[in-house]
Amino acid sequence: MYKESRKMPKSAEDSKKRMSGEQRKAQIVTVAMQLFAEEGFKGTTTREIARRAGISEAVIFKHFSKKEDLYNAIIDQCCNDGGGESRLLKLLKQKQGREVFSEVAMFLITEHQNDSTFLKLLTYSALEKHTLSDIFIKTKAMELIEFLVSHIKSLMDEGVFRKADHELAARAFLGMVLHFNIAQELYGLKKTFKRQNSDVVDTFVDIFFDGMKRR
Amino acid sequence: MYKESRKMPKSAEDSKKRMSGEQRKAQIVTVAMQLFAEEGFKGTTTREIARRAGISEAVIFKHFSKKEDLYNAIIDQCCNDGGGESRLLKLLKQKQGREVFSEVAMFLITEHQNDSTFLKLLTYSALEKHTLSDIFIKTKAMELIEFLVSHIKSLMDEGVFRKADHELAARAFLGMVLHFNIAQELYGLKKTFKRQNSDVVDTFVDIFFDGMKRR
DNA sequence: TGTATTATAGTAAGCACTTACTTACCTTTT
DNA sequence: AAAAGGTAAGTAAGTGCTTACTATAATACA
Repeated sequence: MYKESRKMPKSAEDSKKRMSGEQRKAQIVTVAMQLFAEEGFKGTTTREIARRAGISEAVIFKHFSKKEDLYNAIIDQCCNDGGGESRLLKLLKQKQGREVFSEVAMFLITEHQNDSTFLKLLTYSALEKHTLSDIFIKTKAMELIEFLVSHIKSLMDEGVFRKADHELAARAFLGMVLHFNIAQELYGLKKTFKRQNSDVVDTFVDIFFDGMKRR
Repeated sequence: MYKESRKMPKSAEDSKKRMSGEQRKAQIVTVAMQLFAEEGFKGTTTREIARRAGISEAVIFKHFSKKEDLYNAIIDQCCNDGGGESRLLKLLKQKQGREVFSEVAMFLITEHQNDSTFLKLLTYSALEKHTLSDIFIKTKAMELIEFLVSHIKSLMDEGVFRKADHELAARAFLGMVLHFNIAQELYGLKKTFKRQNSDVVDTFVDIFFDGMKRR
C-alpha cells in the first residue's frame, strides 16, 4: 500500500514509528476508552478503534483476545490503581467542615467540565450493565460516600448538624453536584445555562449546610 | 411454513391474529422503545425488534422507512402529546409551599421505580446525541423547572426563602431527586440501599427547605 | 348468502455491506 | 538470525433494508 494515502489522525502521530508492545497496548486502551465513552461498547467497532489508533485491526487482537477483554482492560486503568488514595481524598486532608463540601463539589464540577469522557463511559457502562460501573461504584464512589458519611457523622456529633440519616444526606449532597454535571455535560444544558463554578458550588453548599444545620 | 415451529413470545400473543395497520405501528413503537431503552439505538437490531413484536422484519419497513424513523416515532409518543398539561403539573394544582416539593419528589421517585424504561431511554439518547433527549429537555423538563422556579420566586417574594439564584436552587432540588433515581435504577444501588420513599422525600425536602429558608 | 375480487397485512429469501476476529506473511529492531 | 511489531486479505456471522410473493379480511355483486 501507499503510506501517503493513509490518513494519519493527529492522535496517532507517534504510531508513525513503532511502539513497544506495552506502549501500544496502553495506547489502544486509551483510544478505546475515548470511543467507548463516545459510542458505548456496542456502538464502537474494532475497525474504528484501529483507525483512531493508526494501526491495523489485527494489532488489537495481538494484545487482547476479544473486544470484551479490551473493555475490561479499562477497569485496570481507572479503578484498580493499587493502593494509593484518590486525588480527591488527598485534597481533603486537613480540610474541615464546610470546606470539605466546597472542595468535593468544586473538584467534581471542574473534573467533568475539563473532561467528560469518564462520565460518559461510566454512564454507558451502567446502561450496558457492564462490570465497569459496578466496580467503580464499589470502589471509588463508595470511598467518597463513606468519607462524606463519616464527616457528616462528626458534624452531627459536634452538634453542627442535626440528627438525620447520614447516608441519605451524603446522597443528597452528591446528587445536587453530580446531576448538575450530568445535565450540563450529557444533556447539553451547559450551552444555555452558564454560571460561575464558584457560584454553583456556593449555592449547593449553602443549601446543604443550612439544610443540615441544627434548627 | 409451519406455524407450530414458530416461537411465540408472550408479549406478542395478540400478533397471533392480524392487527390493523395503526395498531401494529403502535405496537412496534412500544416494543422498539423498550429495546432502545435496554440496549440503545445502536445496540438494538431490527431483527430483535421484529422478534420481540412477533412479526417479520419486513413489517417494520412497511411502517417506517428506516430504523432512525422508528426511533423518531418515539418522540411523538412521549413528548408531543398535543397541548394538555403533564400528569405531574395536574397533581401540583392547589398545592402550596413545601407540599409542592414533596409531591414533585414523590412523583419522580415512584415514577422511575415503577418503570425505569423512560429514564434509560432518555439517558441513552443523551449519550447517543439523539434529538429525543433535546426535545424532552426543551419541553417536559423545562416545563417542570420553570414551574419550580416560579414557585421558588413566590416563596422568596413572601419572605419564606432567602434571596438566591432560583434557577440554581431548582436545579439543586431536582438534582437530589433525579440523581437518587439514577443511582438506584441505573447503577444498581437499590439492591443495597433501601429506604422508605417517604423517608427519602422528607429528607431531601427538609434539606432543601431548611437550606433555602431565610436565615 | 355465497363467491369473486380487491385491499391490506404479513413472510421468506435475499442483497450489499459491516462486524469481530484469524491467518499467513512482511518489516523492523535487537 | 531471531524476536517482536505490524499488515493485507480473508472468514463466518450479523446488519439494515428490499422484493416478490402469500395469506387473510373486507367488499361488491349476482
